[in-house]
Order: sequence, then structure tokens, then C-alpha cells
Amino acid sequence: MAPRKKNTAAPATNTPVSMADLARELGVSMTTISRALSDHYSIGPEMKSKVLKLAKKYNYQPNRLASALRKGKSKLLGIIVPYIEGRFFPSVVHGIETAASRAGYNVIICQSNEDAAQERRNVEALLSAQVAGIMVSLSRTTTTYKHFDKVRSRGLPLVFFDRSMEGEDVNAVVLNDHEGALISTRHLLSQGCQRVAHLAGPQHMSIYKNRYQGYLAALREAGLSLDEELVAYTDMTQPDGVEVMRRWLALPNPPDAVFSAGDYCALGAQQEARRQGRRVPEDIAISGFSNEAFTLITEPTITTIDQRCEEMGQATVRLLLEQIEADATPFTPRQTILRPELLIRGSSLRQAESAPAPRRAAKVFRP
Amino acid sequence: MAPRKKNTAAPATNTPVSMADLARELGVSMTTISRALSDHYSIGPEMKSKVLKLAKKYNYQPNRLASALRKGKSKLLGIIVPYIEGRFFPSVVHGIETAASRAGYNVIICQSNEDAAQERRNVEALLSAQVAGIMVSLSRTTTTYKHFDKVRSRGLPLVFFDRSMEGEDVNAVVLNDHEGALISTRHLLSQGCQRVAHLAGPQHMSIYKNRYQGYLAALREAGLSLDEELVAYTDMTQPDGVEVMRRWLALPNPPDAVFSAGDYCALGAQQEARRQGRRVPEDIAISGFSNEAFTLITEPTITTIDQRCEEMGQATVRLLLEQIEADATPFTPRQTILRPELLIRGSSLRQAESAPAPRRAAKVFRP
DNA sequence: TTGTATGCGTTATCAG
DNA sequence: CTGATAACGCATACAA
Repeated sequence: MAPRKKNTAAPATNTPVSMADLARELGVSMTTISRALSDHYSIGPEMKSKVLKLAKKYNYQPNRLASALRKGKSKLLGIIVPYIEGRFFPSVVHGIETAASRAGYNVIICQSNEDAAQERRNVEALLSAQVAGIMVSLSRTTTTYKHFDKVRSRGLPLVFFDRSMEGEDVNAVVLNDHEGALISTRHLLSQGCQRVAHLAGPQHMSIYKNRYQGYLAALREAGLSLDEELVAYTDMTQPDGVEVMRRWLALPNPPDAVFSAGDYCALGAQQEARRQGRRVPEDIAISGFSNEAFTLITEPTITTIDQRCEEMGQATVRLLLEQIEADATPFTPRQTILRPELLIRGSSLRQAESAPAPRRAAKVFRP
Repeated sequence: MAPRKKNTAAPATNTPVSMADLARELGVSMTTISRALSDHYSIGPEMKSKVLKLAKKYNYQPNRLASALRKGKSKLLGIIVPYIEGRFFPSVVHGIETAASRAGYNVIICQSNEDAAQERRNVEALLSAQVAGIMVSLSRTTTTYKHFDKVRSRGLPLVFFDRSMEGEDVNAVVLNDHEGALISTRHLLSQGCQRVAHLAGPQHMSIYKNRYQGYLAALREAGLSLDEELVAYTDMTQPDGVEVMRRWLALPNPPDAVFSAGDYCALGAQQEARRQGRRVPEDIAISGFSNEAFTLITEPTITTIDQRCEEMGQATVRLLLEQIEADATPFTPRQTILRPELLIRGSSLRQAESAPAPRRAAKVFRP
């Protein structure tokens, strides 16, 4: 049989080189290796370079598991999101991963699937994985928060983003939903609309409650009173929008504008209105919320609120890292409130507003 | 000063309970605890239940870091994707996370940002984090593959998805892009189109090359010869589609159909065609690739190919776990080829095809 | 400036 | 069935 070459680059299993290996090779102690690699102050420059060279030669990779176990602090961050689909959460995760990676952290991602029980299990898993901190956007069905007590009691930094806990003093990065709703509704009114309806989301979620409140504030500001008939509580899906719009258009005195707390719902509303021969925005103006990609593609394009997804991700990481680095500080919850941006588009623009500044360019993905 | 309560549920740092703590409490050895918790065969049933009860009482959480360090095998999987945006990658990641989590694994996610150097760093980070396996969809700029050698040489399972290495024997889960292009082009021809153009992507990427080949095969099959003028190589963005369509429509003999290797590009083409007053699909039929969410929303809706994102994620995890569990087997690369699904929509449907079966319902996201 | 010794929390290998 | 002990790879308090 043909003799096989020996000492060739082993194609099979190959145990990675450890600090002990380097120490043996150089005839020094592991301590020295450790110090050289972690740039400790008391280390000879020539020793240091010798170690670094050898490390490079053997392609030494530090074992972060061992390091984390020893130090009691890993370089892992945990994210819990309801799901990774649509535009919003992927974008936030994108921002988070980018910021975390820049800071030398890796990110473990979990989906709660909008299920509180799953969310609890996610927390357990992340604790078990010894992450250095957790970022979470609450599931839609989460109503009790005691699964987060363990996180706090361990002194683990915890930051909520977008969907946060209510009225508790927690770290959170959220959009100013109230303001978003306010400026959006105000814009509809400024277009001459008299009867602005509202497609509202589940009111136990702060984001939807705040959007509702912003809507109310705009009405109040304009001296208008609320017509209960023109507020519909839905799950914010596209079919919801279709159905509610059908009801509204059958009213003796239908609305002439709709502020939807979500883009999918706004889309449904717009589709149904046009199906029934109404002109958008002339007969009925429409605005959504979230700046989903499709809002630029519909006919007409849909006015919406940009949620600063990436900024949200970055801000979340920043807040978390501050807590992690500032180690043993007592516990001083902080909130970051992002300002929404109104993107005025065809679905609501009846007359040119005062010098509408050029809006941000549409983002185009490469498949 | 007011005396502080002692021994209250510590609101600050709280060191987690370890197996040693349980052992001390019960007056048994750590070994026993370990066996009880890991359901070892040689353990008394009453001892076992005692341990489990105590573990529950103290809310014991195993330290996976320590476990992984000792066993040399973690419960972490790594994903490397070009980016987490658009529809495709988030969906695949969704599928991956779901499947991995079901199998008791957590997932670390990295973005290469379409940058080969970043991709290499991602690999290093994942190795350092001691993941049990790596899933990767190659960056657009990756042309050399030696950064994956280290992965193999460590015996670490590696599975590519969607964007795989060329002509190497690797584990991969890919869509049958050739077939997708074939059935899509065939469909356009069956609608009576005579001059089918092709919006092609970067040909060093296998997915785009295969789509091009599928297009050619359909032409050949129909006895048509290739008109070089009707193939445009682009980066597959929406503006690319606009620009190329403008060129094509200026030809003395313009195409009457376009098969685009991507939806964004197809969208641009459709927009430009309509802007120039052409009817879609009557004057020019259009089909895309990827089943982006917006293809259901345009006017007309865009015919496209569904890439089975979630199945791809699941299949990737399945393949990876097989390799992980089958530990020391030599190295037998396997491929999973997913079948594409043609979704016939308004942009290409000139005449009813033979009993077009009802297609899968549109997926609606909740914001 | 370098080395020695110990421990992080778990599991595997031995004996009893 | 149970226990003592070593080891995984790294970092640090302490001594030299």
C-alpha cells in the first residue's frame, strides 16, 4: 500500500494549542505567557515579543470559555426578541451585533416567539450560558416579570429595548412613541383632515398605548373631541386593516384620515379603501408606523414613522456595556428615548407642506 | 441611621449556587450531585429525587461554561451571514435558531458585512468561543477559503447554506437555483413570450451562475438561441433594474419578458417599464427571485421563486447536528438541495395556466 | 521581571 | 451505589 505522508497538515481532528504548550516550548511559566498575551505591565519587552511570535506561529487561539470561567465574566451578550422577521427586529439585531462586535463581544440570539413561557426559558438558557448581560424586547404575552428577577439578583445588567416593562425603573431604550403618534396625527390634521381615525394595537403593550395617547394629544391640541367610533383595537395585521376599513367606510360619516399604529395594518386599510374606489389621499389620507420596506413600494407610497432601528440597537448595546464595565455600581436605571422621524409620502400628502426637506434615501438591500 | 434589614432577598449581586453548594447542604459528594442532575445510571432513586428537589429549591442553574470546558464540547453553534436584513437571511436565521433551540443549542450570530476579512475574523471569534459547529453563508467578496481550513483541522463541523464554496466537497444546504431559473423562464415562455431577457448577478457567486445556467437551459429547451444583448450583469439592486430596463426599452427590438435573478432588481425593472407606459405583463412580463415580502404588494404583484428560507435553516441545523453527534466519523460531506417553488403572480400571468393550484397564503408579520 | 500555587464549576476515572 | 481526586485552560494573589 502507498505510504502516507507523515506530519502533513492533519486533515482530521487537531487539538488546539494552549498556553501551557507555549510555555513548555519556550521553557517559561504559564504566567509569563498569560501576561505577555494580555499585555500585562510587568513583562519584558523582548520576552513579550518572543511569546507573541510563537503564538502567531502556532496560531494560538485563546479559549474564551476558560477565561470567562476563571474571571466570572464572559464576552457574550444575550438578546431575546419575539421573532426574527419583518423589518424591525432584524434591523435592531443588526445594529446590536455590529456595535457588540466592535466592542469585542459576541451575541447569542433567542426568540420568544411571542410566548412568555418561552421567554422565561430563554432567560434561563442565557443565564446558564453565563452571558455578561441581556437585552430583551418583551413578548406580546408577557404580563408578569418575575423571570427577570433572577437576572437582577445575579447583578447581571439587563436592558429592554422597544417593548419594555411598564412603570418600573429599568434600563430601556425606546422610541418616543407618543411623539411619533403626535406628529403623525398632527400632520394628517394639517392636511385638512377633519375626522382622523385610529387603528390601535393591544393596549397592554406600552408602545401601542403610547401611540394611542399621542393620537389623543394631537386631537386635543387641535380642539377636536374623540369619536369613539373612530378608534379600532386590533392585532395590527394587514387583514385587520382591511376589515376595520370596511366597517369605517360603511359608517354614515366615515373618517377622512387614518393614523395606524402599524404599517401592515395601514396597508390593509389603504388596499380596502382603494378597492372600494376611494382615492388616497384625496378622499382618505393614511399614515402608518414603522417604516416597513414595503411602504415605499405601494401605490401610493405610505406615510410612516421611522423607528431608528439601528440607532436603537446601538444605544441598547451602549447602555448595556456601561453597566457591564461599571461593574459594582449600585443600580441606577437609565432610559434612552429616541426621537421618531416622520416620513411624509403619497398616502397623506394632499398639499405641499412648508418646504418638505428631502427625506432619507430608501435603503436598498442586495439579495 | 435606620438599621437595614439583614438577610433580605439581596437586591444586589448574588453569587449563583453551584453543585458544591448542593453537595454541602445534603452532606454528600459533588459526584453524587452531578450524577443525579445528569441522570446517570448508578444513582439511588431516593437520592436522586432529594437532589433534584434541593436543586429546584435553590434554583440551581448549571454553568455551561464549566461543563463545556470540561467536556470539550459546548452547546453553542455559530452562524455567519453577510448581514441580517432584507427578507432572506433573517428568515433563515429564524429557522436556524428555532431548530437549534429545540435541540438544546444556543446560537451565536455574526455578520461579515459582505467583507471577506470580517468573515475571517468571525471565524476566529467563533473558534475562540468554542462553538460546537459553524454555519456560514459566504460573503460576496470571499474568493479564498483558507480561513475555513482551521475549522476543519480542528474537526469542527462546518455547513454552508445558500452561498457555498464552489466545486469543493463540503457540507451545504442550497436551493436548486438552476431549477428555479429553469421553471421561471419556462413559465415566461409558456405565456407566449418570445424574447426573454435576463437580469444576472455576479457570476463568481454560484447562486447567480446557476440561475444564469437555468435560464440558458430553458432557452435551449425551447429551441431559442441566446441574444447576448438581452443578458445584463448587475449587482441586483433596484436601481440596477431601473437602469438596465431603460437600456433594453431603447433597443430596436426590446424584450417582451424579463427573468431577474433577484426581486429588488425585478422591481426596478417593473417600475421603469411602467413609468415608460408599458403594460406589465401584456407588453413585458416580469419574474423575480426570492419571494421578498414586497412582491405581494406591488401593482401588479410580482411572480417570483420562493427559496424555502425556513426549511433551509432547519436543514442546515440538521446537517450540522448530525456531524456533531456522529463525533469522530472520518469526514463525509453531504449536500441538501431544496426544491424552489414558482409563485405565479400578476407580473407574468397573461393567460390562465392549466389549473393553477392555489398558492401558499401570504405571510403577515405582526409589528 | 518571573515563577508557584490555587481555584473557577463541571465531569471522568478511578477506588471503595 | 457512592466518594475522593484530577483535569479542562486560564488568571491572579502571593512569593521569589
